[in-house]
Formats: sequence, C-alpha cells, structure tokens
Amino acid sequence: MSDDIVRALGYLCLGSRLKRIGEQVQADTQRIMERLDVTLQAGQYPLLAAIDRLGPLSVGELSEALGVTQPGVTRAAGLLAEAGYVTARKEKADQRIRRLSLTPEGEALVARSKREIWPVIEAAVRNVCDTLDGSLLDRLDQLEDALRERPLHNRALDREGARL
Amino acid sequence: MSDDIVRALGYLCLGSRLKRIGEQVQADTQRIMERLDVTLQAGQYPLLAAIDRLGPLSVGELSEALGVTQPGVTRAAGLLAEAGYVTARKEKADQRIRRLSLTPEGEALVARSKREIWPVIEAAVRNVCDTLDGSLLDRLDQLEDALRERPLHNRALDREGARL
DNA sequence: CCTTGTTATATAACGCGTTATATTTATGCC
DNA sequence: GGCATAAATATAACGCGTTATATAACAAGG
Repeated sequence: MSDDIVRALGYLCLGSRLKRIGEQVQADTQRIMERLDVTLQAGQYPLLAAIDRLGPLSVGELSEALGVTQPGVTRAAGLLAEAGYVTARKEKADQRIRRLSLTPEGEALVARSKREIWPVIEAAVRNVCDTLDGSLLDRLDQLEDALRERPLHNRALDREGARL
Repeated sequence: MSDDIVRALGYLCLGSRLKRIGEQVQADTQRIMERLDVTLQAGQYPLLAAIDRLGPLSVGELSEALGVTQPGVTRAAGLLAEAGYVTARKEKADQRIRRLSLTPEGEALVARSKREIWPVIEAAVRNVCDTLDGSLLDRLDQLEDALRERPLHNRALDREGARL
C-alpha cells in the first residue's frame, strides 16, 4: 500500500486502477449477496434490471443499455436463461431478433431484490462514497461522456489539443 | 446512452461502472501504444514500472506492489519473460523465491517509454480528467482506502452504521 | 534428522470482458 | 424470383482477473 505502484503512477495507470477498484466493489457486493442468499453473479443484476425497467429487450438493445458488447450479452443471457430467470422468444415480425423477458422466477427475484437486496447494496456503496468529499458519480458520468466525445487515442498524438 | 442502465442505477452498479470505464481507458491506451509501435499489452506496463522503480522484485512483492493476486503476477511475468523484457533468477539464500528483473531489452523499453510513451498517455488521460471539476484521482485514493478500511460487505448487514 | 507446518510459486479452472468471424434472416434491386 | 448486401445473433478464441489447490523449499521441534 505504501508501495502501491498503480496508485503512485496516477493518471498513467487510471485504467488499471478503475478496473481494480471495480473488481473489488464487485467482489464485496458478491459477499453481500451471498449473505442474503442470492444465487446470482453480481454482474448479472444490470441485465435483469434493464429488462425490468425497459421491458423485454433484444440482445442488441441490451448491449446498448448495458454498455457491453453483443457477445457479452448473448453469454450472460444464456446463463440467466439456464438459471431460469430469463426466457427468449423469437420475434414474429423479424425472426432474427430474440426478445428476452423475465420468467416468473425472474420477476420474483427482481421483486425481492428491489425490496431486500438492492437497498442494502446501494446503502453500503453510498456509505463508502459518502466518506469522499464531493460526488464521485458525477465525475464518472463526465469521464464517460468525455471519453465517448473524444477518446484518449484521439487526445494523444493529435497536434491540436493533445499537448495543450 | 439515454437508456444507459448501469449509469442510471448509480451507486448500485458502481462496480460494473468502474470496470467498464477502466476497460475503455485501457482499450484507448492500447490504441495509443499501437500507434507508437509498442508491442505490449497496456496492462503489463505497471509490472515493468514496478521493477523499474523498486528494483528486482519477487513474485509476491510484485503482487503486493500491483494490488493483483499472485497467480496474476506469475502469468503476467511469464508473458513478459517470453517477450524478452524480464528474467527470473532464483534467490541463492531462499530457492523458493524467483526474483524478477528487467532484461536489457526491458530496460530499453522502459527508457523509451519514459521518454516517448508514458508522457503521451498521461497527457491524454490528464486531458480527459481535466475537464472534470475536481480531482478524480483523490477520490479514487479515498475510495480504495475506505474499501480496505471497511469493505462493503461489512458496511451492509451490520447493525451499526450500515443503514444510516 | 525427520516429520510437521509454513511460505513462495505454479497450475488449474472459471468469470466476464473483448475482437473477429460465422450463421441465419431480412431487404432491396435487377 | 434470385442474388448481393445488411442486420441480428451465435460461436470461437483470447486477455486478464479471480479462487482453490498442488508443489517445492524452508524452518522448527521432538
């Protein structure tokens, strides 16, 4: 920790850093879920939440909503289907589209999660973040927007603006 | 983006969010490196930088310095050794320890990186982050400290302090 | 000194993201 | 109607992290 190189390197290692912290948050979240007897991978919650919020979605729509590539969604959806929380049905009008919806078990899981699980997780995360001075979330929003607007590889190497 | 669920869920999905942003930063960084003809994985730089800064390190010391588990270091070091940037030598006093140091090629790569590569990457990352109001890095430091001090699974479910 | 426990590293198996490519279904144009 | 192209999803292969476990070297007590 005193010799934490990734931290010491600062902006140079921001990517590694964000991933590392994200993995820790996910791991901690997983432990919370285990204690609440949720047999699910923490990273699969967003998919369920997306369908819950937006209604049945196609693979592509989910990919968009989750900010994850399409093969990632295909696999995650496959696992959730195997676990019985999600089903796929081919769209009548366009047989290429597989529309994913929650099964009754999925609905039940989401309902219980809304009631008992998500508030606990969110409170815990908020509890950590409240110790920080100022809003981390706002900064992450802005960071993502800025990266989408003009990615790093565009900010480097270009004459205008790269070196300021 | 308007229907970005992970973003919309806020603190509940902070882990997924951090990982996602971290992966994007890494991917962008990779593109910068490609354009500068660095044949290396972006995530391997921290390991080289650690040895450069702290001198030859054992696998365990690297694991500590990078905040990565030991098997992760073993594999990364294996790849870097294969690429010719790093060599391992068993310690005389304790044959269990494999001390990793930079090869001449590794030294050269680090030297060039310090001169030509890292400043470019760091400037690009700084460029994005400068658009944010306030220091993101400070908040990440604090977040990591806070998580280490008391992990999420400790902040949830405990009577004292969890819900306030 | 040898057995028992501990420490350092390696290996195996898996999670979950990626890119690249194959497959299936629609679409559009001659 | 048939053929080229495009779109939606699936599959394959890989990167890099993890946990759990095996192996090898050291340390210590009877």
